[in-house]
Amino acid sequence: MKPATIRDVARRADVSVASVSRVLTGAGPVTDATRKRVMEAVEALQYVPHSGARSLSTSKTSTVGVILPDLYGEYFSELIRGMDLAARALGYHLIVSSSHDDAEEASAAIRSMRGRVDGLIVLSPHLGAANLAGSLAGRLPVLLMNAGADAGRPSIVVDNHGGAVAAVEHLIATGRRRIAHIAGPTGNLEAEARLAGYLEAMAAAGLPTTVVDGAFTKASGHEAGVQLAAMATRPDGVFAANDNMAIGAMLALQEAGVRVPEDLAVVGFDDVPLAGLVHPGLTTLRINIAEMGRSALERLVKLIQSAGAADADAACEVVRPQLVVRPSTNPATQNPTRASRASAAAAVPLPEGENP
Amino acid sequence: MKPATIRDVARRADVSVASVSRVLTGAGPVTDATRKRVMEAVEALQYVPHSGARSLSTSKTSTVGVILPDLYGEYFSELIRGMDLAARALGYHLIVSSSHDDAEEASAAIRSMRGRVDGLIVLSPHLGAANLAGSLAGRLPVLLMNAGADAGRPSIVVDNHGGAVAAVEHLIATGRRRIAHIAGPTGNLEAEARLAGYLEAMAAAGLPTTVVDGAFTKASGHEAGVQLAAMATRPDGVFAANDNMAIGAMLALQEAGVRVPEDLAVVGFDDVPLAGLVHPGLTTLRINIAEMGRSALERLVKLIQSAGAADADAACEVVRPQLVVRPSTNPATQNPTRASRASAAAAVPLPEGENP
DNA sequence: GTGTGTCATGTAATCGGTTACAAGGAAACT
DNA sequence: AGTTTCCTTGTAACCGATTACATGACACAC
Repeated sequence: MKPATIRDVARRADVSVASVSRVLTGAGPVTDATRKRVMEAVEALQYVPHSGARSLSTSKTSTVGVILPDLYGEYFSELIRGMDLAARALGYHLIVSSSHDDAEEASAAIRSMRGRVDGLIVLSPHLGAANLAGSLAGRLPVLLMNAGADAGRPSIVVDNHGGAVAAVEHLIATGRRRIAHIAGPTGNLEAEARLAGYLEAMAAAGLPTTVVDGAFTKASGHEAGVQLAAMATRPDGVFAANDNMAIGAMLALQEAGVRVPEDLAVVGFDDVPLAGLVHPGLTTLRINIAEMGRSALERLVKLIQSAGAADADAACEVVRPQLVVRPSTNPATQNPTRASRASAAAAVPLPEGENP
Repeated sequence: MKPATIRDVARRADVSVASVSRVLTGAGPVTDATRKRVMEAVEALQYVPHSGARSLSTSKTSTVGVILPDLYGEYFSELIRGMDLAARALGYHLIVSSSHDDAEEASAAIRSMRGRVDGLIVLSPHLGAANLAGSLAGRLPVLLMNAGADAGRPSIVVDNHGGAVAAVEHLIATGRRRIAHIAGPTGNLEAEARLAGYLEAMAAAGLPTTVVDGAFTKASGHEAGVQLAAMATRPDGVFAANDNMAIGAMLALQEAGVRVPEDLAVVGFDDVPLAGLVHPGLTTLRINIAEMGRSALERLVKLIQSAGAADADAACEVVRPQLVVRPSTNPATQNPTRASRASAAAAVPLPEGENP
């Protein structure tokens, strides 16, 4: 028993398919009598329009694709959440496709989106992917995220450089001088911008630099923390290129008997929900991730709706991270009392739902 | 400049559309000469097949829809990750649609999937949604998750009852007697099953019960923790209906000066990544969430591919959670040394990617 | 030379909608 | 009554692919 088509409905209501379509889409004039007959037939046959077919004739899918390198962790889950929220509100659907680390795979994924989506959001933290998106998507509107300052294409990027400078300046302001950096993976544009910001800010302050390699994972942060703890002249401040590594490093340091923040202050980047919950709470540069996702989707939809109109919204929106100070750098709250801890929690409300 | 269609390619290669289709799909016989000509035309025109059109004629979309109540937090993000992984491997795409708390909205979401997907995975923690899925999806294969033991439909459910019993028995085994329960939201089938398991296990042991209300959020757990700490005869053990609440409660208890696990042991449910990182590490019932997502998707695809064939895989697969003991209930590791904390971390490897 | 089998190719129907255009009917006007 | 106008409805083309079936060419056997 196959699902009913618009022709079945037309036959049953004894009208033409055009009339059924008009009733269902709300476009075009119909008398109340026919409308009623059509609705009854729809009801009786449990008819639901076939969106695939509709897409084909209107060349609109009301769907956007999201191409991600990966889907692990809170960063991307928050991002998707924000996008999904905006998508619902605008009547769009979301196709997610992740785990595209290498360019070849990402290219295939983009290609397979043709005819399935009206536009794409591409997160490409690696070099070259930006070009990819442009060349492969045909005439699909594409919004780039985290792709470095790729001029000439609509994009949203985080001010990684500025954030890193702010992190270092904060550490200096709290009296730290021997400040190390735990870097992200090479080739990742965001990691490189954060490193550059660190180097620049240190140079500006006339301080010597120390860089330890990392890979954006908690494990790599832990490893870096072990190295830092074992150094002859141990740093008294660390700026990690993301929260995950900062948290990993903090654990390693504490295991080695180094007190945070008394002996060594730690700053992360991103403000993932976890950052406010670890002990001590992590000072970090907050990006409102969900909000960024929402904004990205809304912008893409705007691009889609104004497609063709070359009023060229090729702007590169810059999101400026905001410094959130928590006990990991603030000796004033080094032994968090009940009050201070509670207030820290209150200051950083976590998005939460009724998950089991 | 519109993207090229199969007819453009055919014209340019001076063959029929049928031949182009045969070359591109790999089906049907073609000489090397025509294949070459077609490929050249494809290359020259940058042709990419329109998957929407292809779907219409083959009535296959290679896409599955996932209907979620919400997208917050690690539980669902892990679930989606598992599904996405499996989907890629099987050549499927994933449409996610979340935030459907009320039945009406969920029903609309399911309806809008017609013609867009080949099958659906529906997570319906609330009563009635199960029926919904059945009645609304037309003849789409549907896989239910967490919908209670809804016989007669393919589904995957967690053995919440059994897990709850295990949690209580573990607390009893470690010498606790005054064991309270922080319940999940009423109406949520999973929460109710966990509550029932708690009540039953306590009754079996001849112990009195205490139930505090919660809502599966960290905040509600915190509130419950405050209540517990203030009780005249304070419990010496707590089983929370999920990790989020357990963590919230643990924070509240510590703020009130109650030592965990010495004064009071805490057990959660789910084993979200965070559970192994809080202090003290949280004993919990582990569900391999990503794995469950993967398995769900694979099963749905199997359903799709064998559609029609009424060999009726209407089985209800049961996932049994596994007790993971961490310091929150184990006084032996109450002051975690470096070694013990490191081993705890090692025992619970976290999935991690290169997120910024 | 004719018959037959094989195999590559082309033609046209089809999937399930939307919509331009034509046509029909009733109301309103002269 | 005849004509104009407006409004509803129907017919059929179209979106971009797949594919059943028909066709034509060629080789081989008789």
